[in-house]
Amino acid sequence: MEYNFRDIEKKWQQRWVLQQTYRVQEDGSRKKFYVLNMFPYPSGAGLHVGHPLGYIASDIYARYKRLRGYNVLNPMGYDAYGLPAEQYAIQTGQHPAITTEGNIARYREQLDKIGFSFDWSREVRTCEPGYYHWTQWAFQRMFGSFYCNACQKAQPIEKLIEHFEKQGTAGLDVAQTEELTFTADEWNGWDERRQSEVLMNYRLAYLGETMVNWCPALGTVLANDEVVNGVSERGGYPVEQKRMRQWCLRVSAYAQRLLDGLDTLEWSESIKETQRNWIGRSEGAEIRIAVADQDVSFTIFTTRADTMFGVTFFVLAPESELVDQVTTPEQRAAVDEYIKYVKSRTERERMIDHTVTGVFTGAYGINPITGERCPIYVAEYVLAGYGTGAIMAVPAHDSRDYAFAKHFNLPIIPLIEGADVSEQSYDAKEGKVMNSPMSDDKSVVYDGERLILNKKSIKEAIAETKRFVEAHQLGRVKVNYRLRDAIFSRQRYWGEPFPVYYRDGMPQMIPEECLPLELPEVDKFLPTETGEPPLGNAKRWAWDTKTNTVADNAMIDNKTVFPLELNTMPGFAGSSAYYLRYMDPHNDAALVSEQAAAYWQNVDLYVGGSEHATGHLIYSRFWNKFLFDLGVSKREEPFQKLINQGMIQGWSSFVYRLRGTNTFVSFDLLDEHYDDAKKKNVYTYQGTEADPVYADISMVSAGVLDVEKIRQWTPEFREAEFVLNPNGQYLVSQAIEKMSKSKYNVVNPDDICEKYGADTLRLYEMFLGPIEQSKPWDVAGIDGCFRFLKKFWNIFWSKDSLAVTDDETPTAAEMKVLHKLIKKVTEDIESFSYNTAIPAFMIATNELAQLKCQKRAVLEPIVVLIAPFAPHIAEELWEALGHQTSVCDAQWPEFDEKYLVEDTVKMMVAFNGKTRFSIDFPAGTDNATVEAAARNHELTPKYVEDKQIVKVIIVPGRMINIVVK
RNA sequence: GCGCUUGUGGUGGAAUUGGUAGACACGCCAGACUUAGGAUCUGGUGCCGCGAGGCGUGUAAGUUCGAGUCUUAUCAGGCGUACCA
Repeated sequence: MEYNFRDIEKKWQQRWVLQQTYRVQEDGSRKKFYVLNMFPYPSGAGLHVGHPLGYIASDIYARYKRLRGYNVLNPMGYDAYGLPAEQYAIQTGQHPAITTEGNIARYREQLDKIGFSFDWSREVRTCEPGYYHWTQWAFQRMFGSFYCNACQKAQPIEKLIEHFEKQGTAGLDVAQTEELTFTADEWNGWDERRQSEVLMNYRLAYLGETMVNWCPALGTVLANDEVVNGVSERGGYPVEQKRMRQWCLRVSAYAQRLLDGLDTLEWSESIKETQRNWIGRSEGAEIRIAVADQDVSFTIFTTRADTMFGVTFFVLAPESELVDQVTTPEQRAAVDEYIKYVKSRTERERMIDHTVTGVFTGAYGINPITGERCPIYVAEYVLAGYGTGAIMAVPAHDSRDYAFAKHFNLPIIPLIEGADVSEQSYDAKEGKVMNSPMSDDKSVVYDGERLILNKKSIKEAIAETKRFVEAHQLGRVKVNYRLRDAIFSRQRYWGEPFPVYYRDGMPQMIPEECLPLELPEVDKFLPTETGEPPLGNAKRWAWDTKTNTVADNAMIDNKTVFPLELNTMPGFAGSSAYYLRYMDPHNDAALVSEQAAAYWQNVDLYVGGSEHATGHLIYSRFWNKFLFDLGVSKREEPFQKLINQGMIQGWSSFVYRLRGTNTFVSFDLLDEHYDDAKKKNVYTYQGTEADPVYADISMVSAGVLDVEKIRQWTPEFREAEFVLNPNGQYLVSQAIEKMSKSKYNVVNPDDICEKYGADTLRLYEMFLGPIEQSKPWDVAGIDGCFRFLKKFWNIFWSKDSLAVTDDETPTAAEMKVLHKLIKKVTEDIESFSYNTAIPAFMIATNELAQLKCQKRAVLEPIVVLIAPFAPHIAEELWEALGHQTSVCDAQWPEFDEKYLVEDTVKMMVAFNGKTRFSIDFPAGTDNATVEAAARNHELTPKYVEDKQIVKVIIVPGRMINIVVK
């Protein structure tokens, strides 16, 4: 019988749906295993062959765990809110919900063809009210919480209010935007508005006046991880800094827990390291600096407290409020001009161009250790968002300060013995401190003590300075994190609406029982004429506090009917807790029931791209920790093990058009030279420059363009002239790039399924190489996988009937093939080395074909072994073998060592490490026997007979090394 | 700059605690069959050499009887990050 993959795959895909094969329920009698893929954003381009890579890998593991007796949760859903659908809506007027719906349908159709074991009854979509109900709910709970540093946990805001009522800010140790100080009497005297403003300083979800990444082209703000190289991640538009009132999440409160948690996770070292860098913990000191002749002081942050004696100036960030306060009248004009210049620069310009700029404020700061007056500058190299936005500059030991000092001709005082700072600064944290005066008048005495650092190592000097500073109240030891609070507002339509209305300009939460607050209809998806976000176009977007329902905007009276929030939540909101929702997706009383959460706990295996390292994977860890503090999530960390599948890249093809013409020239006829100015290769043909143009890969085969096909493709090619090479061919140039619709290098999995079947596609994607590695898609090897499946199929059949015999006892050789395979496949699945498991199947199949083995006791377990990889063919064979139930409910075969034991052991004999020949020993021969044989020259060829044997090294089953003199 | 990571045939990639480097697949070569096809099957295929043999895991050194694997230095690529004080 022939391997008819089309019929087989169709049949089983239908049957799985009909019999709900992959539906799972909590089952206390079985151990759970939770496998999760990062859910996709359903884009208009559909799936390409790169998407399923991770899905296949996790599906294999899920199926394997199921065969091992686990109750496996393997859900799938859609991250349905996002910019592309909204951009499309702006262009075409089509509602993003409709676009999204269509894209999801296409994704689903493509996914179904590949034969995944997803439990679709648990599907979630972030854009559905039943889902975002819980996104809104979590936001409200964050609004109603603050972070207690002492107990390292989120607490209800009511506790904080109670604290304020009793003792104001005394004894407070909480996460906060800025450190406020007030008494209980002051608090109790404030009106409700003032109190709620103050509480914003502490809430985990708060309205904050912050510098944001504003992207004018997209008309919205972006989070730090959504800005790449100073331009927006989506679309590549310029981004500028702007001060705006935005919803923020106090992610920074969890910085230490986010850092500590990494140590408990089975993630790749590189992702953990990326997150550690992103969190950016640094221990240092904050030191108060008084401004000379003014009643003002400011605080600087430094990790190099030991360099206090090398301070020659101070620098403030241009955005700092202090600039205005300290600037002297004489310098006012110059400072104002500088601030104006800084504001004119985009984020991108500031990142690329590191030329030294800055201006003197006219003021002087007093170094509390030396008592010296040092000038205070403003410069853009100091960032407002980190530390205190002010630094002490030590040009001798910081390269940025050094460049600044050279430019403005400021003094440079070396502090480390042997450091040469004539050409560049000495930044290393190694060496002994000098230039700290022992007793002269260059240092200030506090309570009879001077700071003395001479001869101390840098490490000791830092510790000593910290002690000194704290003991004499000049500042304090401080841990800083680079991690900033997440900006949570987006000026977009297609996102979760905030369940918030405004009374007297202060936000109020709509009652929890009224959630979800559904996204309103608008007639335009663009911002309003007054510059409000798209929700400003909604006619029915007000909150009636009497009826607790949405009301028409016309009814707003600011007494009982109030305007609702016009911003929506960012993309990461919906994806932050979706793994919890899968546990209990239809619950409308809670995000997840106590019982479901207690059973499923957290994700055991999470598979997705490493590009989410500083976005989703931080946000959802934060979100989960918050829910853990509430008791909703049962684990501190959401994703125990993480596998990052590599990207499958595409081969892009280029044809070359002579500039200003419609003539395309074969690549091999072009002259190539490197253009230093443009930093890339330039191609010319008879002196005319030729520009690369993408050509769809379907028109190219082995580097040769199908000219007739490309003429059919788009109008611009129809009339084009093609200059062919002497062989009459048009050659293209090729490059490996990320697979993308715009690069015309997308390979669609449907085409592969159509030609070879899903099982071949699954096998091939795993065979391509290690999962975590990026690699270009190349169909060249796919025939090998297809041939293998055909051979595998054929060992079960002779002519048109099943040839498997039931009663024959397998031979030792046959059992050996089987158990070798069980061992290899089991180990490889456990270690995610699928690319080496597949060759094991190929070898076993060839061996069985050679042995002409058609015995049930051998073949049946092999069907189970291959089921995770190629489920359709496994089901078909399983049924042919007479089973009524799905192969999914079979048992994973157990490996038994005894079948691998050999009668004889082949050992290599080497002299001085050089291999000479192999020799067979009876199995179980001990080392002493072998050694004795070697010493008696029983296994020694003539040419070493006269030499003295120094040593005999025996590696059982492998090697006898005879060391001779 | 810093952090992480990877270097093995024509190609993708194997190689257990250090123990016959190159499994398996693609490609290529030869052959078989053939209704001449992009089907199927068999054999060969790291490099140099007619051969015996020699050389081979980015480069250089080290440890070892023995190194792709361990140590040190160095070079090259990939990813991340970027004025974080």
